[in-house]
Amino acid sequence: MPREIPKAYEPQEIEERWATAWFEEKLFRAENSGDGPRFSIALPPPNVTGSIHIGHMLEHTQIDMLTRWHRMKGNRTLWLPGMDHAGIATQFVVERKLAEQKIRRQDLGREEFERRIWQWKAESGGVIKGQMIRLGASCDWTREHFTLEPKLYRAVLEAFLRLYREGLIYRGRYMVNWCPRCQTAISDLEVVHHERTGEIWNIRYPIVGTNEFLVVATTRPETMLGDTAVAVHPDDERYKRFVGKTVMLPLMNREIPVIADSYVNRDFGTGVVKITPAHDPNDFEVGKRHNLPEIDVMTSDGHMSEAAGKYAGVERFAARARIVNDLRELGLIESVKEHMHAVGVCDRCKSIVEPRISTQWFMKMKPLAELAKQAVLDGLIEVVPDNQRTILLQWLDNIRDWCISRQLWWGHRIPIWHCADCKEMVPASDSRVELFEGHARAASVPTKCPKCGGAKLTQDTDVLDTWFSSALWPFSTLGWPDDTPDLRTFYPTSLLISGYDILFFWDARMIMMGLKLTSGATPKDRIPFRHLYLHSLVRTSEGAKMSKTKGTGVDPLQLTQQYGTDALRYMLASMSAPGTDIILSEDRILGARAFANKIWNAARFLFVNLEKVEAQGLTLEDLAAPEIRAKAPYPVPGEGALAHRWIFSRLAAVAAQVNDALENFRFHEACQTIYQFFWGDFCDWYIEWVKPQLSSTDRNIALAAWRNIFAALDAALRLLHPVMPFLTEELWHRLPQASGARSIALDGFPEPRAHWTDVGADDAMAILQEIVVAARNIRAEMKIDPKRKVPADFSARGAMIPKLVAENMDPLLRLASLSELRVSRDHLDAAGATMRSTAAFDLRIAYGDTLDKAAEIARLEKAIASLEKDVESKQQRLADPNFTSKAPPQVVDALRATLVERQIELKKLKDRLTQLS
RNA sequence: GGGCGAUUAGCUCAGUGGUUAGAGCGCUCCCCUCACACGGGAGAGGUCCAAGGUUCAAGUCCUUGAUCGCCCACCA
Repeated sequence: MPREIPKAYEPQEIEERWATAWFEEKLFRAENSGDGPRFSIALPPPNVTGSIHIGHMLEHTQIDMLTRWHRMKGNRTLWLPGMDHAGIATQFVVERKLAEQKIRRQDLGREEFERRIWQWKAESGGVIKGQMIRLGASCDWTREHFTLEPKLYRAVLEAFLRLYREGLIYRGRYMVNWCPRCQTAISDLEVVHHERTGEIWNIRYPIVGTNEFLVVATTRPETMLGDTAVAVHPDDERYKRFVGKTVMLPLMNREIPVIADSYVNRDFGTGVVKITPAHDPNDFEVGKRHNLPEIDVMTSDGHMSEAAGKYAGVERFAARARIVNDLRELGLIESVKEHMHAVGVCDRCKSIVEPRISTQWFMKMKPLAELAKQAVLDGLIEVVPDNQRTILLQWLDNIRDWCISRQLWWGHRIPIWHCADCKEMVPASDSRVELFEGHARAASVPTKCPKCGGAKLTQDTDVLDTWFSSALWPFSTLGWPDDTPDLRTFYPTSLLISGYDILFFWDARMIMMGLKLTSGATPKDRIPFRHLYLHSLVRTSEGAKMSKTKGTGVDPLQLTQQYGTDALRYMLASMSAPGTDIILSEDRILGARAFANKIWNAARFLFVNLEKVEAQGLTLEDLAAPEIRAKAPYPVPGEGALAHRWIFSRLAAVAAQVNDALENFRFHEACQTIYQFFWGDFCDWYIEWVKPQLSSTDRNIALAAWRNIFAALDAALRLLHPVMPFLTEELWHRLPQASGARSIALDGFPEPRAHWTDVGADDAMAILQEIVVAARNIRAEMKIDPKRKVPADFSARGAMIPKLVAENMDPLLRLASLSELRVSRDHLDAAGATMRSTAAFDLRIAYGDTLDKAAEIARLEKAIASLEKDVESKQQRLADPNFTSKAPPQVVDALRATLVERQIELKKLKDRLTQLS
C-alpha cells in the first residue's frame, strides 16, 4: 500500500477494490467454535425477482453497521446471507417475461416452466449477490442459502410433516381470496385494500305471488347470478312478513327463499341483503347456517361459468355491465349511487381479488400465536420501536388461520399424496429429500395407500406459500432439523432487522415457527431472535412507497456511482431515526459525500506533512505503529499539551456515545456524533491547533504531537468504519499495522478509556474556543482583511483564565489572526473599539475608525432585549418558592449560577450601549 | 370502523420533563491561507399545528381538535 494518498477522493475505484478483496479473502467467515460472546443475524433474504433497491440498501446498511460493530468488539460474528425463491412474485415476473414472447406457462408445462424459472433465478440471484458485495455487506458468503435448495426443502418438509401430524396443518373447503390473474389462492395478508369510489346498485327482486319487490343493494351485481337466498334481520318489522316466502331471482328466473339472519344490518341500505354463498365470505357463513346451495358462477380466471347461464364465458366486469344493463331494461334497477368502498387487490399483480370457495391447505394459528405472544410479553424478544410491539401483539390476538397452499408451480411442493381410490391423504413418511434434475424433491414417496391398499397415489399439486419457508429461515439456514455446530453456536440469533411492512408476513411467523419447531430447552432458547428492530421505509417525496412498477424506485447502484457507497450508506444511516420513514433528499447525499471527502483530506493532510518530520529522522513506524498508537496520548512537552488532552477526552466521550447509540439502534445519533467529532473537533480545532507542533524543530514536541494525531486518526477511522467501511479500510491500510493484520474490520472498536477523560481540558478548551470565536466575530464585523493580524486586549477576573490564555498564546493568536493579545485583569474601556464580552471575559479590538456605531448599537439593543427577557424569567422562577422547594437542588443551583452569568453579561452590554450612545 | 405515526428554521430532519431548542442543505457577508471551494471564517433565520390540562418546570406527558400519511378491518 503506497503511503501517498491521491489528491482526489475517488470512491468508485477504492470501493470496487475492497469489495472484491473482502469477498475473495472470505474475510467475514464466522467461527462456529471457540468461546466468548457471539453475534448472529440473518439477512432478510431478498426475493430473486430482481435487484437491490434503496430500501434493501437501508436495511443492509443498518445490519452491516451493527454486524461490523459487533465484529470489531470481538464477538464471533455471523451475518448469514441468502435469497428467497419468492414463489408468486418470481413466477409472476417470469410469466411476464414469457408473455413478451406470447408464451403462457401452460404452453410449456410444469417441468419446463420450472426449468425456465431456475434459469432466471441463476441470473437474478447472481445480480443481487454482486450488488450486495459491491455495497459492502459484510456477510459470510460461505454460508449463503436459498429457500428452494435441498437442505432448506428438507427443513420445510420436516416442519410441514410435524405440523400436519399434530393437526396444525389441515385441508378443507373454505372461502379464500382468489386471484384470477395469478390463478391461485392467496392469504389474507396478500390482499391489499384500496379505497375506491364505485357504484352501489339497488336491485328489485320480485316477491313471488305478489306485486311487491324486495330491494337489495350490491356493489357486485355479477355475483347475483349465484344468489341462493335473500336475507333480512329477524327483528325487522318491515320485512317480517316476507320471511319464509320466496323471491324470483331476476335474469336467472330462480326462486330463492327469504331468510332471517341477525347478520343483516337493519340500518344499512334497505336492510335486505342478497346471499351469494359462493362469492362472499359473510354469505358463505350465512349459507352454512341456513343450508343454502353454493352456486359458483365464475371460473378460476375471472370469467362467468356455465352456472351463469347466458352470461357464461363473459369476463366478470363485462358481465357486470351487461347485467346492469339487462336489469335496467327490465326496470329492476331502482337506483344507482356512488359508493366508497375498499376493494381487495392482489398484492402482487393488483388484480381485483375474488372471494371463492376452494379446497386449500390451512395452518391453525391460534396455538402458535399464543406461544409468540407469551415470548413477547415475557420480554424474550425485545421489539424496537416500542409501538410495533403493540401492533404485533394485537395482530397475534386477532390471528386467523393461514391459507398456506398456492396453485403455483414455483415453490415447495406439498408432501402429501392422494389415493385415487379412496381419496385418503398420505404424507411422505419422513423429511428426506433427493435430487431430481439438480433440484430437491421429497424422497420418502408413499407407494401404497395405508387405508385401502390402492397403489394409485399422486402428489398434491399445490406448493406452499413462500412465507412458509421464510418462516424457518433463522434456523433452517443453520442446519435445522439437524443438531449442527452452527445451530448450536448461532441460534437463537441476536437480532432481526426488517421493515415493518413484513412484520406479519415474516417476523411474526418466524417467532411462531421458531418457538414451535426448534428444540431448545426453554422458550428463551427457541425464539428465533432476541431483538427485533423494525426499520423505516424509504419513500418518495410524495410519501408513497417506492415502487419499481410506478418508476419511483431509486437504484442504489446508480447513486453509488454518483456519490460513492460510503456517502450513500452514511446518508441512509444518518436519516435512520427509529419510527419515522425516510424521504430521500439529494442534499443529504451531497452532505454525506462532502463528509467522506473531508475524511479523505484530513488523512491526506497528515501524510503530505510527514516529510517535515521525516527530515528529523523519524519514520512513519516511529509515529504510528500499532504499539505506539496503543500508548497514546503522549504528553507534549511545553505549553502545547492542552489540545491533545482535550481530543482524547473527546474521543472517550464520543466512543461511549457511539456505543450507546448503536446499542439502541440509534443509527442517526451514532452518525451525528461521529460527524461532529471528526469535522468539528478533529479537523476544525485539533488539527488547526497542533499544526505548528507537527513541524516543530523540537523533536520531542513533534514526536509526541505526531503520535497523538495518528492515534486519534486511527481511532476515528475505527469509529467510522461500521458506517463507511471502504474509505476507512483504504486509509487504515496507509497506517502501519501489525503483521498479519488484514482489515480494519477485524481491528478493535475504540473503547472509551476512563483515563482519557479530562474535564479540566474540556472546560479549558471551551473557554479558549470562545475567545477565538469572539475575536473572529469582531474581525468579521469590522471587516478586517483576513490576512491582516491585529492586536487585541483581553481582560478576565481571577487567575485561572489569564493563566490559561498565557499558556496557549500561540494557538490563540494564530487561530484568531491576532498580532498580540494584551492580557489584564482590569476593566476594559471599549471606547471607539469593538468588544465582545461573556460573563467570564472581555475581548477588545481597536482597529482604525471602522467601527459602525449604528450597527453596533443595533446589535447591542437586540442582544440586551433578549437577555433581559431571559434574566427576568429566571428571576421569576427563582422567586417562586414552589420551584425552589420542589425542583431538584442541582437544577436550582444551576439556574442561579446561570442567572448570575447572564446578569453580568447584561450589565456589560448595557454599559457598552451607554458608552456608545 | 379500529389502530399507528407525523406536524419544530426557507428545505430535509434531530431533540430520552430541567441553562438561551439543534444539525445538514439553502441564504447573507468575508476568504481560492501551502489537507480539503465536496473548503475555511462570521452571521441572519423558529409565538416548536391549535386549544385546554397535568407539573415547581412542557417542543417533550395527558385530553380534544385540525391537516397529512400509513397499517388493519367481511358491512352488502
